[in-house]
Amino acid sequence: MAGRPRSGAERLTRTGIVAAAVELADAQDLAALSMRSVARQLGVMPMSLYNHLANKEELLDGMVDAVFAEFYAPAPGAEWRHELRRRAVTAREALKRHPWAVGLMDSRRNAGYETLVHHDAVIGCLREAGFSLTLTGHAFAVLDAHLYGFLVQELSMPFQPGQDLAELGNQIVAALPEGQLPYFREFTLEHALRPGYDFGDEFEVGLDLVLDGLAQRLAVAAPVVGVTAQRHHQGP
Amino acid sequence: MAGRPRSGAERLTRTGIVAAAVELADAQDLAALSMRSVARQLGVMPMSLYNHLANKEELLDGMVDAVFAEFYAPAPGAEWRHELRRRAVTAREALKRHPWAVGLMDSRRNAGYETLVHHDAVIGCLREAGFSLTLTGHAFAVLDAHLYGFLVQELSMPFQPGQDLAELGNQIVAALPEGQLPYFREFTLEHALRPGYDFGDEFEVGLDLVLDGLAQRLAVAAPVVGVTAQRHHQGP
DNA sequence: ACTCCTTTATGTACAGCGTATGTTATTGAG
DNA sequence: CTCAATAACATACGCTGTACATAAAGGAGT
Repeated sequence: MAGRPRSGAERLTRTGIVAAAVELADAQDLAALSMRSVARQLGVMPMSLYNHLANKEELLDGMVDAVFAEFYAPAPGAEWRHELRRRAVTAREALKRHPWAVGLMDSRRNAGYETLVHHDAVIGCLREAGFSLTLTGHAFAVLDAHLYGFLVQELSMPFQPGQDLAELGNQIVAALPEGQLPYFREFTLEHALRPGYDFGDEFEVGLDLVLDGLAQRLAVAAPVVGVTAQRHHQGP
Repeated sequence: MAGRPRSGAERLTRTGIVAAAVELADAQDLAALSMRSVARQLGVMPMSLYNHLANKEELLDGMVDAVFAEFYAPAPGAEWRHELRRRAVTAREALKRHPWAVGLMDSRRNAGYETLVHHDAVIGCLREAGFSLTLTGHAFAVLDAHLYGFLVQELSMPFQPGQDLAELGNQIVAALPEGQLPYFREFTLEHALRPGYDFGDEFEVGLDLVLDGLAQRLAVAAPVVGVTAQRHHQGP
């Protein structure tokens, strides 16, 4: 009395399974994602998934790859700074839509195809803008570090989506040990918890700092003709 | 026939449990860390742990806090650039000793005490060096983003500890689709897989880029007396 | 149209997980 | 010396990933 391949419904596919898993992890969280819950969502018995995926790790790999596909891919040949800025901003948005993805990345050892395609576009954009291989390596590392690392911080913030900021601030400060952590206390009370402050704004500030640094190093390595040479305190 | 409190052995403590969990996660990985495996390591029944921890989440919180305690805490008042550089380098070393920690951070919503103490030291170092609250916020965000984000990249690299680099390169390139990803291919073959290249070296390159950017913004905001004012293309 | 092979979905089963709940032995304070 | 509090143990439940066996649908070749 075992199974026929999906009576009325369309057949199971690998991409369909991954999409359902992404949806499920978005709606709840990564802890709620099990082979069984994905199967339930698809109206299928758990073991049916294993016809399309070797194991759960492969499902997680596919989910990360699907997120990379949502990043804006910079166009090689276009103005590098604008392209990479837009890429970083859209990538952050995608990673906020899928908050489980960053935590998955560092445990995934095999990059998927969409991931490689995206990396190719980033590298291509840098190379066509005149970045040497060495400087491309620097840029790639520092840009992605800022992207992923900012999200690690952002996601670990103790904010619930609709929480009152002032009330949260009182809770936090009340929990601090009396008379200790003076700098942390000042920074939190006088700055971070003030109405106008939004930690998310720090992303683009830091991004511009990184882009400035790369522009400076590019200028030193490959000065544009017609622009007066600048003196800088550090070579490539 | 139920339990007496540890006949000969010393009693269970919260810090002892956390230490055992850290040891276990280091030796194997986070997937191997279960309440049962920690209890086994301590020669205790699983449920005994719950006398000292509310649940597994609290154990994970404690583990992250224990890792923060290993970072070098910068000294407020000392030369900021040196202090924060040393702090970043030691933090990276600690996070490489405990590769599971970065992946845990973004899901931990409650910072532990050691974590707050460390943040206090970082903020204090910046403030005493003349950073405004605003600039301290920028510096804090961009420095930690680089730290955590670099490790996300570093840990997701497909290297086994003692693997032959050339052989790995052949595998990787062989797996690439023919005639596609030209930029990625060139970058990998002509640069990243070359004998002299070590991705880990990119950490300090990026760190210095970030520190340069912060130094520039500090100089603009609070110029040091006796040094000729510099012209820069961006304000604070 | 009939066969036969491949593919895909199902069903059952197992060891391991986090932890609710209840019980008992030890400890420290009065 | 007593007694409440604490810490360790024991059992049990519903969940997990997935090994393994079975059955039904689809396609190819005749």
